Amino acid sequence: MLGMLTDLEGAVLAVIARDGATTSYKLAREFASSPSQFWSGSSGAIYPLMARLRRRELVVGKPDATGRRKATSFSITIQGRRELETWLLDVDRAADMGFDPLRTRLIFLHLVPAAERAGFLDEVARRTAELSLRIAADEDLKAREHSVSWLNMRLAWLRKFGASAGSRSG
Amino acid sequence: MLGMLTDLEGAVLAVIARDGATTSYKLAREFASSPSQFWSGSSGAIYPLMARLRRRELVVGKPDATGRRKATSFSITIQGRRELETWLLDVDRAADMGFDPLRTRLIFLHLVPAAERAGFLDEVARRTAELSLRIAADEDLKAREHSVSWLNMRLAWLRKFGASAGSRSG
DNA sequence: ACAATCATGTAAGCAGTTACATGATTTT
DNA sequence: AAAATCATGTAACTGCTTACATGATTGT
Repeated sequence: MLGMLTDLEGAVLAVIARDGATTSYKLAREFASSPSQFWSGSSGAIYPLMARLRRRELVVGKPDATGRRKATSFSITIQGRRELETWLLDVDRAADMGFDPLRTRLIFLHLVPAAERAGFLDEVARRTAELSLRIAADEDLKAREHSVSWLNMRLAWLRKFGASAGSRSG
Repeated sequence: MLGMLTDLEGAVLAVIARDGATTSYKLAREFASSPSQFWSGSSGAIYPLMARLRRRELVVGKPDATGRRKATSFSITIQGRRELETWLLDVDRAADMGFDPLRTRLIFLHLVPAAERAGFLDEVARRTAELSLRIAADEDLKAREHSVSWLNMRLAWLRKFGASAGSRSG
């Protein structure tokens, strides 16, 4: 696959396709506000990325008219839509398990004493429930439903594999 | 956090802690055999990583006696166990949602025509079921239970959010 | 006036990637 | 004899990271 999009590139293109013309700054903010640390939305990631997409002619930039400040507004091109669709429908990557920091740790968690383990799982469960509430309350968050469902699955998982079960009742 | 372990470093240390002294080559093989593309297990990743862990004195290397071939066998040190425990019990990272290539795509999947969408979801569901069988059948895979449960959740997720439901019956 | 936010980038560094390279040993 | 596997690395590259830097505009 030549010039296959990274996941960040794909996600950025998808946001532009969904919301229309956007500035790099707004994109950075949107990704930074994501509940996942995976999407840092740092300028050091976004600005070079937009320059890349522009060079590959997957987006076009023009001076922003709506905002008072000078800014470059990017829109997706036809080539961009094509590349986006290829990325979205990439079964090889979509079917992959990806990376789940909790899943990875659960595999090896028996290596730490039971007391620490229980406290750890309780705290993770607490934070997950908290995150679930935060996401459910946030009207702006587009991916609300999916995120909530994912978090509910993690909670079910924690219930099944330990958390309070492993720490107190056995 | 100074010198905080990366997830690959943590996972490598955990494998050594769990299985005892191992060579870089064996580690690379173990990670390469993982069902997730995230763990490539490429030598370009493992060998420099082991050199790093050795420099930081989290592992010690000695010539392998058991194997016929000359090889360096690495064991975890006391400092290594301490760092491993810190990594394992890192709630900030464990509570993060991480990266799920399917979740990311589902958020934007409405951007592609319904026909492609349905085919895509069916294929992902098929591969997930396949992967589930493969993992369940593999006696050697240590993380079998966790992986299977995770995959079952993904399947439930796919049932809920489309797959066959969205493609045929509506 | 001062702080916050908008907006755009650069610089150095790091942990990965793919591809290449070498040579010994074991299996067929 | 040839192929596969064991075993260890290096080289070039890429996409991110953190930190820094600049300046305009807006809100208090």
